[in-house]
Amino acid sequence: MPPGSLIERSFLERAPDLVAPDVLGKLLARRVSGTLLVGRIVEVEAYFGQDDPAAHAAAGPTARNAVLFGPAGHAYVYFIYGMYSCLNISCELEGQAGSVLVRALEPLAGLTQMTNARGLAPSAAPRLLTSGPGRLCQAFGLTRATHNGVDLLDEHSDLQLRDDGFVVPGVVVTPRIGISKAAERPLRYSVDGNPCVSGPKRLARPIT
DNA sequence: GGAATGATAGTCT
DNA sequence: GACTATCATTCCG
Repeated sequence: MPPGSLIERSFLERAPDLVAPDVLGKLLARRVSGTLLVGRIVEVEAYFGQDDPAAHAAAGPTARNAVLFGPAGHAYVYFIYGMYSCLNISCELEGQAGSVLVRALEPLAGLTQMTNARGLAPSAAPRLLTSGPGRLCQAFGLTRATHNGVDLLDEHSDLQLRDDGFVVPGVVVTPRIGISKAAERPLRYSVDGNPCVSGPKRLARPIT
């Protein structure tokens, strides 16, 4: 049984820039073959629908981004750069696009399983397991084929968003990472001082 | 320590 | 045919 309780759907039926800071400190939990994987969300980015040229939903609904236009609380998983997957949590009411990209987790349970999934040595530092959107998907075994469209707020889902009452010490807001359009908008939210947040060096990387 | 670069494939124009 | 909401490695200072 995963820790905490499932999050209310109404919590996510809001604008992504309001959901993003509130989802910091919440838990992502996955049951896989008897093993429980749990990580605390420590870094996210908000993406809107229209009016956000950096969002996948900016050009309207397509086969790939359909989940973003669906009801809140579902997983939008997409394949990127030929090697990695990224996980979003859909926000807003059905028909309205919007999501929160989960960029980093603090691993809490199932570290051995995550280490194996990442192909790392047993001695690897825990922060290497889930500090980055591609990394955390690899650690949790998330792919578009297996998890796109999964309801994160269903007790029967194998991937869930939960709340154990933890309150983050502080939130830092910075520009989003890895995008070329609207890169200046401060929509990246992270837990102040958490070592699992992807490093400040990447934040300073020039956008060309 | 920091910056540049290659790997690699799905999706849309 | 171009473009990614990335990561690990390689180079340079």
